[in-house]
Amino acid sequence: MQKEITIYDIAERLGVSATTVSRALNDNPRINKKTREKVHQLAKELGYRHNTLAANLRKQQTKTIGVILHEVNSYFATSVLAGIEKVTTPENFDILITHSAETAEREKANVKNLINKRVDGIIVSLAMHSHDIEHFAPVFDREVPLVFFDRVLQGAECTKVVIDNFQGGYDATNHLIGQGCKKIAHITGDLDLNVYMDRYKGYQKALKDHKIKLNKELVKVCGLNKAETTQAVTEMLEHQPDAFFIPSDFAAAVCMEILHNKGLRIPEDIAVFGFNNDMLSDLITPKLSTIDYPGFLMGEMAAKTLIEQIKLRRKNKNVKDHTIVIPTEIILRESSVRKTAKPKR
Amino acid sequence: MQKEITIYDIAERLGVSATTVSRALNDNPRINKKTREKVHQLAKELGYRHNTLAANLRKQQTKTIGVILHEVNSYFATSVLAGIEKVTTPENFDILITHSAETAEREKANVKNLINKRVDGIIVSLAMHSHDIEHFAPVFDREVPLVFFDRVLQGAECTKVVIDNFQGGYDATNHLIGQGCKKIAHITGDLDLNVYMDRYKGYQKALKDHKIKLNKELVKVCGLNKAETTQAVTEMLEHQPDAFFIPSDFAAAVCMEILHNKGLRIPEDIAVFGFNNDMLSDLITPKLSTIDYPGFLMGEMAAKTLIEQIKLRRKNKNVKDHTIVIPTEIILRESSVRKTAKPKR
DNA sequence: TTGAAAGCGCTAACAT
DNA sequence: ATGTTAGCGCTTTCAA
Repeated sequence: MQKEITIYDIAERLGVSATTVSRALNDNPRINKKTREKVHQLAKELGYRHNTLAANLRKQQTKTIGVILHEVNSYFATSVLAGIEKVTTPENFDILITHSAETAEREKANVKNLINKRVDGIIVSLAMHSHDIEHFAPVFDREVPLVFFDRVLQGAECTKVVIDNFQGGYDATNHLIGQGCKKIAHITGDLDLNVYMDRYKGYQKALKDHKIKLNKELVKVCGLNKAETTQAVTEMLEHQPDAFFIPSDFAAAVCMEILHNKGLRIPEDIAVFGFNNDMLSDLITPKLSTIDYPGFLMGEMAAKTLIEQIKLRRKNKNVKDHTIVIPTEIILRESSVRKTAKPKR
Repeated sequence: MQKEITIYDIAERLGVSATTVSRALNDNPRINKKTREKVHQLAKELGYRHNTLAANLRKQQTKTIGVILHEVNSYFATSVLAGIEKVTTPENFDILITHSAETAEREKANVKNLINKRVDGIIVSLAMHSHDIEHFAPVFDREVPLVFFDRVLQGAECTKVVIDNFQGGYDATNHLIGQGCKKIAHITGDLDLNVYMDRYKGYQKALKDHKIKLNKELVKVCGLNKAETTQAVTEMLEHQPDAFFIPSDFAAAVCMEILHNKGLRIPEDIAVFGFNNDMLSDLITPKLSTIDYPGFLMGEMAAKTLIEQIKLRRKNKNVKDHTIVIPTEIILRESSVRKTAKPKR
């Protein structure tokens, strides 16, 4: 390959200094318009490319935001990313995406990597098996702005963007009870995670409000993947529940398939309620009732908050931690609505 | 924030040179084991972080691969990313993900950005509306290794990783004909894209092999989103097709919903065939027949090929372009298999 | 409006 | 086994 063109090459040919070229290229108003145009012109001719690396080193900022996701393989993840991008793009921030595959180990490596790359800020959703945030110490020490979203550590003092998981769990359960369900099975994920714990608490509160006693046999924690869900649902059926509240649309869909195969009617025999409002919840038959999880909005809020903090920090102003709670919305569809008057179809 | 620790700080405290520190940190064998340990020790104590920026500037390589996706909001996209990551992570490459939202304009901006960032190589899937690769000129000029995957430009001389879309289209159509279908509607995407064009060609070939005349009224191009698909399907129903071959699982699912609402039975009245083997194809009712699109494998192959090229280039060896074709697999499920006819295959 | 000089933090060729 | 020196390409004081 030919050598890369630098501002010095341009400076030399034009008989000006590199400083002038740099300024002209950055459209600094202190540079004569004519000079500026000449520089731009020649740069284009020579195929000059700005070296972001060198500029960043010098400026001590990268205009890059690191994102650590616990998993990328979901509609939710891509929605969040899209939301983040919506606010970062106009602000000229790049995003460096890493994922921790649900392990604390990879999460730690990602933190280190992002710090080494000198990202200006970090947005993170904790891995399933990340039970403390000690490995974020390098971030706190350096006062690199940090925003947690979705999967956060309860109690930790830091900026967070979450949805109201408690309310979501409450609404779902409350609705099922309203449909006449009394034995509502709850198959959920790791309760160390705020998202599942809060939904579980909402489930409990709704039961309590309706004077239904919590039956621990109807609650089962599993990985919510296909295999584990299948097993959990199969086991649970022995207790003859009249509803499943499974706070993951994918797992709820898996559940529905099993019920189909057993010849059980949804929602007449058993009602099913999911969580997330994933694309698939609207495509399966019957359509799945769920709680809308506004990933795009979360991404947007997280990025917005982070960029604010980055700007404050540049001015050496203090950043105060706060928590942003995004409201959820209950989406009622066929899988849980028992038409008292007319049986469906 | 406190000032960042540099190798000079460590060097000073230890009474050695920065070079020694740099070497020690990189585990260069030329450094005395004791010195090395002392350096590592102090680095840890002081909270030293390697400055990747400075190192990259100096080394003239970034160990970063740029990825340009036409869209990130799909199971396919995340599979590809996962595949790419599987090979880049052990090789210590980072990935910088950008997306073009299907516009040539953003694609162009992304190319520029990645070049400015001095990525070592680029993996790209063309945007829907990118009809030439002129904007990749800066990449070619610099001989930055480049691998196209999935959405590629027919004819262009460059390394590509694609699946056998023609065969997929052929197999799907052939199967439908085998099920007794004679009026197979084909609702597809922009035919300027190799993926849709090749599937269409496969469709045509299968018809021809079975002496069925191509009826252009049964072929309709649209954006394959919910709204456009709904309209296309509704219009198409006026021609009374006995099958839909819609090379996108999502669009096929939308189609199925419409058929449901019209009271048409699948596959008895109308068979439906998708493409991609997305997660949802296995969850909807009836389950959707489709062509498996091995995104993970594509990502893996693309990254592998790219890294090979990057390594060759470092040695100033020549890189020769080639095309890797990944075989597809037909997945037969309920939406297309008529039990009365003949058992599958 | 322009330029000279310094330096961001690191690595590598060339000494010793 | 370790050090000296130079330089990657850019921006930013400070001076003219």
